[in-house]
Amino acid sequence: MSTSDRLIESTRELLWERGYVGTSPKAILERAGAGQGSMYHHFKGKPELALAAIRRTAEEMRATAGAVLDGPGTPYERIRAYLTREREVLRGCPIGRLTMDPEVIASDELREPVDETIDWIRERLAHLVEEGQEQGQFAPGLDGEEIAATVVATVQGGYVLARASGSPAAFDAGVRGLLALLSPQSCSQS
Amino acid sequence: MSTSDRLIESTRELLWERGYVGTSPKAILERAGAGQGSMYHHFKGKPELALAAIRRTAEEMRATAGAVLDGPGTPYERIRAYLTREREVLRGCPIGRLTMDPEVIASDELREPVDETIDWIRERLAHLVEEGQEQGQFAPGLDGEEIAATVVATVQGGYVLARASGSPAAFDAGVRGLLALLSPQSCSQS
DNA sequence: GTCTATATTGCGATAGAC
DNA sequence: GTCTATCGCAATATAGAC
Repeated sequence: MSTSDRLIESTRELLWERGYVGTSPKAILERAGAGQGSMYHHFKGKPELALAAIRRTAEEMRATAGAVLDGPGTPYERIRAYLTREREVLRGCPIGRLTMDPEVIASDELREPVDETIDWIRERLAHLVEEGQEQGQFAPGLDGEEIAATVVATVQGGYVLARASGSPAAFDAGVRGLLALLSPQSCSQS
Repeated sequence: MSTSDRLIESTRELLWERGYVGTSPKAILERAGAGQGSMYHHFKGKPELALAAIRRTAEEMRATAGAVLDGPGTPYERIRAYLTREREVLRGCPIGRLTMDPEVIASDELREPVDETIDWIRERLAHLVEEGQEQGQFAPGLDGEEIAATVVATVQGGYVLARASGSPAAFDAGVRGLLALLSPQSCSQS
């Protein structure tokens, strides 16, 4: 792995653990085993390095989520697969947590990959809900975009509950509650 | 307002805007219009001041949420009132955002009021769901604790969606989706 | 109680040697 | 390309005058 790659990987880890304001160049360099000069040779500074790191994480997340959303099964099953896929719940969402960072939100450039990723997943889910409606799996009165927002929000909020309580249990409870509400068996189809 | 109060209020604002790692004593002092000496006279340091600020915010949030949850209406209406109460969505949740702060999560003392507050609201909601079930308003197969976790998670995640997109619309969409799924009219009661 | 002065450490970046 | 040295400034805290 090149020095540039090691810098990006270290930054990704630290952004996940500590966010943008909580991550210092020094910490990045120590973790990457590089000196100051390396970093400022490859990147103009902390914002540019963070942007590269965020973009890579966003790409990876799209691939991970996409694999489940495009996987086998009915629309409901694929939404369930998205909700229940393995996660390191107590570490939080490496993309979603960035929305709580004031400097990420203040920078359109840093916020963009975050927004794009979440929006991309939401659109996929909305499409799945509409597909499910065509198959009579979900109530026809539901709004696909709204249900998709609910699904993504439950995941993102699940991280909050889990980290508040120090246990992944609350995340799982929220997901089970949502799946119960979404369950094709629970509603009369008209 | 006393100097000590002004320090706490300034800290509350900054914790909301920037989180714990993003908030410096200097910024607090400037906002409070006080000098270093004042702060270190009233508090041992940043952690103790932050604890006082978080506790006050937690108390306020319990009062705000409690007023809606104990308000008038059926269980469904009160849950809807909680979900749709006025919020400064783009500012995020002053309590929930602290769960993304590494130093808050690392400190049991700082995390405690956060955990307590979220848990308190969740318990209230769970109770409301069970009440609604007794009245035949919600399907009897649902788990009150799980639905309550879903409700709180949707709110917390709604903030994430809104801040990612830079607009409160996504928060509202997620809430509307959840309300549609919860709606007594949408499900057959057995 | 509140102030200013000061100390120490780390942040974020630049310079220039190798 | 990578290193160390250095810079100017902010973070967090202490000391001691008033």
